[in-house]
Amino acid sequence: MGLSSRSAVAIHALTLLARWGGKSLTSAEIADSLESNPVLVRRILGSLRDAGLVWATEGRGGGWTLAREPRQITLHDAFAAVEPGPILSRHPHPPSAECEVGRNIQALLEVEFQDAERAMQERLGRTTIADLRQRVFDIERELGLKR
Amino acid sequence: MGLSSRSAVAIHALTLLARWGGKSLTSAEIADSLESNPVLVRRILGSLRDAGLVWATEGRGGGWTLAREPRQITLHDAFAAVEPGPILSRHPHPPSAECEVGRNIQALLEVEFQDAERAMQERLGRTTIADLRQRVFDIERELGLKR
DNA sequence: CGAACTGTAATGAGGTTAGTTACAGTTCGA
DNA sequence: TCGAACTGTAACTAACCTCATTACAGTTCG
Repeated sequence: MGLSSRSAVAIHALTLLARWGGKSLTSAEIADSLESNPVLVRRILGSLRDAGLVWATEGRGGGWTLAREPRQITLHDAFAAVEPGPILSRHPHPPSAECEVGRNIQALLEVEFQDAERAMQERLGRTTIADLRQRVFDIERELGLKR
Repeated sequence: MGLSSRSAVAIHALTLLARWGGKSLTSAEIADSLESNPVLVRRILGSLRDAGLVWATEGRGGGWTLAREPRQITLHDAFAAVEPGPILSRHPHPPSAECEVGRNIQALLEVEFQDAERAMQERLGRTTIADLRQRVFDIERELGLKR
């Protein structure tokens, strides 16, 4: 089935915050764009806050803002903040040490899986929130011209 | 938490089959190496059979053998056979079309996520079952010399 | 004080995973 | 031709995760 959709939600929220510049948005406003729930948003944005990607201010008039420039936040930053642990699962329990393959395969697979995960993360690290914001701008501008 | 451990099990089983050359192994023998259950093995090897990676022969004396040369089977082949669907989950439901970001983010993310998944799959495609078998041989030989 | 926020616990429905039991179907050898 | 040794599957379980929701305590500001 794959991983959770938290990365998609996180990237969406970060792009939304970037879209509105320094303006702070409430979890309810972000939830509106996601057609989701403010509590869900606060949980995911909470992870982003713990990772140093956003700020939250409490109380009346509070909300969320980016803690860094959009071009200093990559998709991998968002991914790593909300998706803990490895992507590819290892053996559910250690294989048999009696078997030539069993006693060696875990260490060999670990290297392969880490390399594969790293390749994905590197690719995610090449796109920034500023890139996504720019593309949203471009698409919207083009639509505006056609109208 | 990540994906299922089926890829690890599948790669383990394929390496085991490669280790024993053309000899056919029963699901019980493979399960012994995995310290797991024959039914689980048959389910996962069944996917590998559907993907054309292994053969199964039924009845007494039956079992499993590789359907291709070990160097013609990559870790990605095993992965793709047992792990259906995308790795990175998309939005749980479509975002708001009222929002500039909401109505564009899905298409933008789709490209990024597909690229990222492809990067991982490409890396998995660079290692073959023959590579793993060779490394098992090498490790075992080195241990043998030290003794 | 009270409205408008964040932070977080608790809960529930639905789905997936890993594992198991059970059993039907197939093959081969004695 | 019977029975042992296999594969192929269905059905079931406990544990866990995800997404969503309700509820409420804490914070801030007018």
